[in-house]
Amino acid sequence: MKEKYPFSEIEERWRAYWRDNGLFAADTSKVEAKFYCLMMFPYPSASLHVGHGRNYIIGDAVARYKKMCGMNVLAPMGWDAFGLPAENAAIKSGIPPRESTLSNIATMKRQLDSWGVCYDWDREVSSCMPDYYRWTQWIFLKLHEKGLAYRGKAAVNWCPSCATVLANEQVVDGLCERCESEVEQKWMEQWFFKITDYAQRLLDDLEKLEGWPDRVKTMQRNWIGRSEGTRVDFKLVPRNDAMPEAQEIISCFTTRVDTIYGCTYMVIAPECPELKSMVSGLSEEQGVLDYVGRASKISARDRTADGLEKTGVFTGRYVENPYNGEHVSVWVADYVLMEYGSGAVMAVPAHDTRDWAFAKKYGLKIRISIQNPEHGLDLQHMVDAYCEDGTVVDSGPFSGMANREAISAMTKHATDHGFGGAMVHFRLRDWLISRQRYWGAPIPIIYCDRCGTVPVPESDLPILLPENVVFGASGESPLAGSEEFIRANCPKCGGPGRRESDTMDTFVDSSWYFLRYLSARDESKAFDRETCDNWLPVDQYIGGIEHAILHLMYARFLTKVLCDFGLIGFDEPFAHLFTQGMICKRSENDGQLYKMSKSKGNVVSPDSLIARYGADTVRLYTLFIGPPEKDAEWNDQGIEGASRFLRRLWRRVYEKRDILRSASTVATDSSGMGEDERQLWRKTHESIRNVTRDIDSGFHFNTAVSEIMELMNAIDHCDIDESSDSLRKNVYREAIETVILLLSPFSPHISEELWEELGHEPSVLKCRWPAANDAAMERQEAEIAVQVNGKLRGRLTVGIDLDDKQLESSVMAWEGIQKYVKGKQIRKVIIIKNKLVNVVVT
RNA sequence: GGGCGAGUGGUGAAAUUGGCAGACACGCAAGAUUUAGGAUCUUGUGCCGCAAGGCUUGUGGGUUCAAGUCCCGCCUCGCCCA
Repeated sequence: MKEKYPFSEIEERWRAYWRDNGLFAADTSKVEAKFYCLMMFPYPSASLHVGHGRNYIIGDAVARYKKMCGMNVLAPMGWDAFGLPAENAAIKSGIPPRESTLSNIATMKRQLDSWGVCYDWDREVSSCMPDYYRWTQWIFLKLHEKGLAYRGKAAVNWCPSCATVLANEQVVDGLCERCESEVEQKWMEQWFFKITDYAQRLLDDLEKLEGWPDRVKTMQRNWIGRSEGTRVDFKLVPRNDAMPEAQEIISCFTTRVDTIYGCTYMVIAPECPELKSMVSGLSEEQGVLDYVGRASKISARDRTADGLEKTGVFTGRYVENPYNGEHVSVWVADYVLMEYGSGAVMAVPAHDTRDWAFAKKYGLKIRISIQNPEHGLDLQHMVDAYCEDGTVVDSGPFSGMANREAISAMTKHATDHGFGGAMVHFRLRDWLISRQRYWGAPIPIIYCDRCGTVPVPESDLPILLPENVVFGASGESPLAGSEEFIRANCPKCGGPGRRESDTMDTFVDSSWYFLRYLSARDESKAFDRETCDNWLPVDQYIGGIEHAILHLMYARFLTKVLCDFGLIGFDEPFAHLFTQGMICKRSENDGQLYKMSKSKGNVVSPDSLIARYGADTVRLYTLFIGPPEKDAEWNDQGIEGASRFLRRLWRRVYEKRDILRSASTVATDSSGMGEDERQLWRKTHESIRNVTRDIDSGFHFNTAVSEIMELMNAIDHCDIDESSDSLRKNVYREAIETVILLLSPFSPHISEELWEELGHEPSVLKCRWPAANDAAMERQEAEIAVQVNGKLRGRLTVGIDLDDKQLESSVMAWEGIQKYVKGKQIRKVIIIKNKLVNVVVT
């Protein structure tokens, strides 16, 4: 054994040992005590930083802990390997995405290995490999077959810089999630998955997910955005020129139908497809078209921003309010978005803030239809819309009702008269999966002039990405420009056809990878139903909070779809979810705290830290840095503490190796122990209890690590040498071994090494997680806090479990309290057994 | 604007959920040892005060024998939704 902690030597050795002995190979044919421990698979960007590491280190600690608890653990890893950055790099540098991706994967795999993070690599999957995306395409075909994949025209988010369409989820504050360019609105034909069919179930089943953080469930609930309201059909008043037209009705969704008698105009979104025909030939036509052109250039963010002044123009058309027969003007305005509802809203300026602002600006009529029951509203004195509850007024037969009652009465009225009715509206839109990009799974569709849109037969999968393509800066997808790829025969008629050149959103790839791990090498099917049914849902899913909505909702959706198809027997993929916080670091430039990212230039690479301190130290510090669900600030100095701790542990074992080896392991009872030994023995078992509780009750690794440090401090307070009696040596040895075992999920290499040094067979992974001994934790005494009027006035050591009377008399007899109670009247004595006595005096 | 979460020493943070605030670390200071220290060990370290003592969990109220923890108001930050 070396005197100085030779971390790089031992770390290499134990990594080889785990690999060679297949300690992380899972046997999925056995179901008993199964534990599927899944970490979100990463996008293979150039290299990992310590922020990424947190995810894998937490997952690895969980996997190792569960193994020691006797579970049959499956911990696989793979690569979310399709995506824009690789393609952007290809445009810049000419390196094909496949090449750069594979080389990045090799780098990251080496980094994971150097962290000592272990996976069952025989199950590795890469979403960019044909043996994987073949099945992504197969899943597309399944959805297509059942009508859940469809092609439709839609106002879409277009990122001019990425030259592609984005899903709503990829637009953050009106900016492209990836490149932060302003997103424009465009009208295009795209492929969609019909996730809206599952909106209600995605919402309802959140209830089932007891192992998920409430925060994430709330976010999903908001995103799905269910609201109950009323559909009202407004008849379009026929135009004066009596031109025939297709459009006769404009439907609105409203949650406040009770205000409809206050409706003084209607607003439709600039993207509304019927708008053009509605205004054609009218004197207002040019003005409307000009306005639409201008509005489309304003980003969605600005259009919905609170501060920005709303604009709009009159269309020249009117609709009839079916409740009172009134004709109100139709406006087109930018504050209504096509994506929300039907793209048309009834405007009630008196009772809606945005309508109020718009009506004030354009001098439109405002009419009160809900009265504030406390102090009457009148238009002269109103400074803003009144959005609260109240009494319905000036509303025909509904006048006088409480507005909440009026909602149901008025909705019933619409149903009875056939111009609307109760309606549930979801904010969630269908999932736009088309990407005009090369580096993704090609959508397996062929367009034939004769047969139309024809799915590629399953037997023709995979549709391979061509390798000899040109990556230009033009923005056009290399696939669209590849004759070799585009040209295809129609699978139905054999005639000439064109392949779909769009690829799928990478969120499709990541929506089912957890199924593939169970049979990663199976060439005959996407996944094996029986194994999946046995092993899923995932027992513990670990990943970043940034995926709270997108990835997790898509994966839930696809799981439900596959379940409905009868392909799997469960409809939620992840039983327990843990979302760890991000690692941040202060920027050198402005001193602000940012999430670690290359673009902010504040990344810390694990490589140099591991070279300098060893992986065990980096792991220990990463876990110690703070509560894992919270964001944490990386501090290069902080790692010293972890480093010192491991060196100290090493040194203790080194110094005492001969004594330790000759000691026997377990102390069984406290008879014959001196005070020092008794305390260390107790601390040993309290540490076992506390560390176990910390891990089980929500992965509190930070406090688990500090508990182990406390145990180490206690060990140093009960030092031994050759002359110590054997009981003391035994207690000491048990304490040291406990440190090693408790530490092993966190800092596994040093634990393995020291465990072996103490004469045990490797590996610690095969040891049972230690159990706390109640006898060791028994106490004979309790230290009581003594308070007078709630102020701490001293501490008193008394026998354990004294009853209230005994405790009170011990405290009152204690001289330390005399000066506070002398001459005062004792009103009350509060006694908390074994903890505290509070004497209340006046 | 609405919803959720957070705010504790110079720093990262603990606090068995109403019962001794600041565990465990970092940093700093003094000392020991060393040719040397980015090694190791010891001691100290919330603030004010020479001291006795007093004060202290963003802020102001409240409930309670007792509040970081519960209730009400305000300020700041983060996330989600408008």
